[in-house]
Amino acid sequence: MATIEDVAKASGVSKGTVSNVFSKKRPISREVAERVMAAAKALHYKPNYWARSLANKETRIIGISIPGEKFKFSQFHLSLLNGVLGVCYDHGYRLLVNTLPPSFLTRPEHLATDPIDGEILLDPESGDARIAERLTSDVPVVVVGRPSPEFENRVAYVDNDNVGMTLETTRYLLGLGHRSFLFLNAPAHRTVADDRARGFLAATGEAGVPEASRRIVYKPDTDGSSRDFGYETTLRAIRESPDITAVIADTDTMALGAYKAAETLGIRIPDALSVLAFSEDSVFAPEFAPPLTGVRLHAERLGREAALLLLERMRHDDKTVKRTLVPTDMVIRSSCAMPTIPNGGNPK
Amino acid sequence: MATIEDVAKASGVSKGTVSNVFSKKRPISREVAERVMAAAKALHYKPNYWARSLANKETRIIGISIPGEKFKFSQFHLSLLNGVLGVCYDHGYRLLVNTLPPSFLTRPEHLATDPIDGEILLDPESGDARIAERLTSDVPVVVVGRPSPEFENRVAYVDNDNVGMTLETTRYLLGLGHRSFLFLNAPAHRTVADDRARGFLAATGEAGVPEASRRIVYKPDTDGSSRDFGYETTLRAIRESPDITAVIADTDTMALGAYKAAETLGIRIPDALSVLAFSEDSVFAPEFAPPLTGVRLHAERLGREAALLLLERMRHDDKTVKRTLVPTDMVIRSSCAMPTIPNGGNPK
DNA sequence: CTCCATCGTTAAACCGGTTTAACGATGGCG
DNA sequence: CGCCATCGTTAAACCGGTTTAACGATGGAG
Repeated sequence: MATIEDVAKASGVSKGTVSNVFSKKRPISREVAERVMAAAKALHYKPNYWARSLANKETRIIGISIPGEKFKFSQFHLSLLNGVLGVCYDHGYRLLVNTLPPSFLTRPEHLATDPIDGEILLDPESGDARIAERLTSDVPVVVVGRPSPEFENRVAYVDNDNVGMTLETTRYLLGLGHRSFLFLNAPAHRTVADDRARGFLAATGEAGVPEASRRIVYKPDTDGSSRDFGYETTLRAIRESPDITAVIADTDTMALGAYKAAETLGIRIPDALSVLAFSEDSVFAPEFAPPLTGVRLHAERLGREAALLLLERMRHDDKTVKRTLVPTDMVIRSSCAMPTIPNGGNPK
Repeated sequence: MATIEDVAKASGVSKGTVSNVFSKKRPISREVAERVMAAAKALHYKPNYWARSLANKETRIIGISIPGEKFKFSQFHLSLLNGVLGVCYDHGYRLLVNTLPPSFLTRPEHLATDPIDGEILLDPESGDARIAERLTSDVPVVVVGRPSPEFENRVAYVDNDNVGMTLETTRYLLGLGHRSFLFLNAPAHRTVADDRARGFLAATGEAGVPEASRRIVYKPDTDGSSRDFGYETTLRAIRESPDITAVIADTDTMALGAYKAAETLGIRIPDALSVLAFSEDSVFAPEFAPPLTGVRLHAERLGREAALLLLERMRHDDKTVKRTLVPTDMVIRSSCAMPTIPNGGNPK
């Protein structure tokens, strides 16, 4: 590949002049500019991205990071990614998906600064090492989801109001008369699981639901499918505690598992069991039989807001700690109804 | 951020020595190495990615490109991406999602080489400008999907056997007795749409299906949802030609639209209308009512194979033009049956 | 006619690493 | 004891751009 030096020689000017023809940072006479452009075209010259980044101390790349080894993107991440990509597109940034094992990155021969101008961190966990590490470097960062308390006031983030959302949906189920719940939650160490558990416990607590009827099961980390987790957990729980009348699931895929479990057990939804899911952004939730009641989290908008917030921080080198809350929408379809035993918890 | 120079001074050695301590490319005495590492730790030193890339002429980043403006990832792309990411993870590469408007990239001040060691090109179109451009540069490239004829023997690619797959599925429908079809195909300029049309036309042709009963509608580029396209096209087509007994859809989402159209029209599936879909990788196809018959394309494996092929080319700077075909699996559920009018085409 | 400001251009320094060529010290061998 | 190979280390060149400071040419003002 031709270098700037080649172009300079070919057009009889200095490197600096060629550089300015391309960057347009200082005026160059029309005549010279045309000569340089012609030479560049003839040599198939393109400025070298890394040389430019090195000199400019800017890469025009933003990173996105997901915790865990061998992580796979879910439907939720997909929508989020689309939101981020839209903003990248509009502002001329590229997106670097950063999923390398820490074991790789900390080996001396691979240790390096990240080749990015800013970074979006997904799915924060309690005491998330990534956040701690980013705080010591000076790469602007935005987290999607609530960082754990030690970081919450030190890093910008975008989130849903998970506590409020869970309060609302649980109250809805309580209002229908449910008193015995199974909550299929996200993995335990994720802060979002905390928030939702808190909302759930607050709502059931204020309604006087006994401890034993507020069952929370956290999805294990092992990357088994959400569907299977939903199926097996629901099956086991209802066999153990037939008084359960409502299942709250983290995602629609998990809810699908609950549906299947109900089918296996010969329990009808919503007559004998109500099911409700968060994170229903797919086109399929309305197609469940019966159509699934759930909450729209607006993943794409979360992604968009996160990207915009990040760009803002990158531009102004703004140390203000900002937070954006994206509203959620409950969508009532037909998977929840009054339980057949209104004061469940005392079957028979 | 501390530089290599700072570390060199702090530990009383030269830059070159520090470099070698980190890269391990030449031996350094244990004693010196430890002194350097200690100084590096104290200064929070990390090698600068851009500077290293510039000197090494290697970035350890691979790119992935999708054509079109403001493109959004589909479920299929998600699985594919997961396949690519898995390989990246194993081999220590990062993934750069490269979706910038050509209008942006060709402006002189943004013109630059891509910051990548190799690239995966998705969804090739006929006469795809991206491929033409990559062939003149020397970045190794692998295409996912068949490149159009002028490039087919000049660039490596990974694909399903779309012609064969469509032949097989169409013959299956013909075997059930269908003689009047609606094929909801991918957008017209994509080569995959070509291949599938070819398979469909070959199968229906050899069965003597008349021209008028081999309807192919291509999804428009405008990013309307697949579901809506499936719904509206099926509705319109069946109203115009009530003799249609089978709908072949490009994706399960499109098939869902066809289901909805059937519902609107009061037509039962599969009794009066058979529906079949390619690209069913979601967990939802089995949940359709009735469960959807379709073809598994193994998007994740396509991604994995593409990434592996790319890495191989990058390593050996191999100019051999290789091709990998990933087999497809037809999954028969219950959305296809013998048509009620076995010799459709002459209703009434 | 001289002086000074402005404009376009250039040579050289710089960004932060890697690599090459040379060099001094060490040790084995004849 | 002298010779040579080996090893660890260094100074300097290099990767390919951008930026700074200086400089010559031009033109308008005094």
